[in-house]
Amino acid sequence: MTLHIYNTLTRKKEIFTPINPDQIGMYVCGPTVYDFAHIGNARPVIVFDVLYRLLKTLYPNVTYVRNITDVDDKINAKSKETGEDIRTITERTAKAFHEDMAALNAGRPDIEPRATEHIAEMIEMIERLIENGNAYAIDGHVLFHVPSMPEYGTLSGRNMDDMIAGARVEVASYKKDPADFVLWKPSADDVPGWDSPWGRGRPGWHIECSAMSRKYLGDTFDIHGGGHDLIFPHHENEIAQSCCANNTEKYANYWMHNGHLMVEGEKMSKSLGNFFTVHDLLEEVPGEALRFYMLSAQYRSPFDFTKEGVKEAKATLDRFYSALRQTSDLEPAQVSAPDKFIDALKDDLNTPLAISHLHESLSAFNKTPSAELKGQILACAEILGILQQDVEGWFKGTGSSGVDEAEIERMIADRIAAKAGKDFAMADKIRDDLVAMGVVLEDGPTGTTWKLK
RNA sequence: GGCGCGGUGGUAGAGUGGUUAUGCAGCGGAUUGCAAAUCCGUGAACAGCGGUUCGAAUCCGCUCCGCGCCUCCA
Repeated sequence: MTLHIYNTLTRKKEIFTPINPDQIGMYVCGPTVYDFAHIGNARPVIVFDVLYRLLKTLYPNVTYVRNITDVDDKINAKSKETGEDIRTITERTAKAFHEDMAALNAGRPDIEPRATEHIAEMIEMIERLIENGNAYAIDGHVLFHVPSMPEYGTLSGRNMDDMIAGARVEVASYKKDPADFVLWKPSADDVPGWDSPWGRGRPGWHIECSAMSRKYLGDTFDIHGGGHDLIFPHHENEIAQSCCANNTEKYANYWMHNGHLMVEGEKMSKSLGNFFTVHDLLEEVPGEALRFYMLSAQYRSPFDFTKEGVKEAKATLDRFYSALRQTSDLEPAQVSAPDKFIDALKDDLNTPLAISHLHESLSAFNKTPSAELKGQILACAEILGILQQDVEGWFKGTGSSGVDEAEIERMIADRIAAKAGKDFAMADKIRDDLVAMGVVLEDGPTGTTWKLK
């Protein structure tokens, strides 16, 4: 099976045909660094990390670019609110983002450009848009003139008349057309700004992705990804900017958008108190469980994030780790993932189907362990980015759990002695005491093992 | 108002025009001193109404319900 991708541009699943099979290019919209990443931010990171891993098994070179937006009015607002220096906020937040995503086993992209380091490229692109007659400067602003691009609206499937009819926004007086959007805007003295042909100012929201993707991937590249909410206006405007500035027909060939995330059936929002950051969730549950949970639904579906679901995902991973633990002496064969597992992923990243195949492999492995099967399971797990922890560490915690391992081992030894003496009341009491400490025992043919509940 | 997406068993969640998804939970059994883990067996679904078809949960239409986006941050 060849790789198929659902393309938002055509609203169809299509065969993926690279521009150049020897060099795949992929761009994903990254975080605006003003606060901790929430679980909704984590979904595209995880989804496109799996895509990246899959692409690397199919093609020799894949370049994954994900930006960091470190100039934005949300950041400015945060700085004003806390009094903290902007640079301090963005650096700290970017660092936290990296730590949190690493905990989710999401690798770093090949290139992670920052907006503030590409102002010159943005200005240059804006100048070309003016030259080409697609943009105009007025009152220190530069605006993209939407009617100058007849194809505008292709990605989001809307036409200008419909949008204007339903528009619920006030139109700024300096706009030639209500749909025109900002490429550059003036900065007051108390917000970040850069010198430009139009005075001191800062870039609009969309231009950084156009400028940075061009720099690292070229005028036209293979895949552009991001959250579903970015289709309009962000990605629509990126297309307009890039195609008009570069004089190209196509910007990205395949547009992929992950579905939205709900929390306990409701839209995630701070006012509802159901706003989870990855940082906080990692206090309660391993990042791998969050990752595996997210992959239990196909990436385009809406995802209802629940605490119960997280627990279940953790329990499922326990089952996989348990199988590895019981066969710790068995050296896995160096094999690749089975075709039907890979085929599921090649079908627009059907992770739930792929995981179901993984469950089948696990059942077979539990019945009759073999190096071959173990190797297959680990190969699949590597592509999904799971089962990457040390097995004993997974069950016993990372040392911060506050349990005394030596004490546990001593109690287990006592219980074995009690059992040998047929003192089952004592044996059960010890086991109950351990449960009270959060420790669960498993008596196996080779001895007793323990894990944290 | 415009554009778009979705409604599958107790639950999460795939898929296909006619044949077991899978996981969790449930029930029965094996194993165990009792458990845990594991294994075996098992019930259960395709929002509603029409249409196409030999046959539709799968295609088409309508209805109902839920959700997202609608421009520089509501």
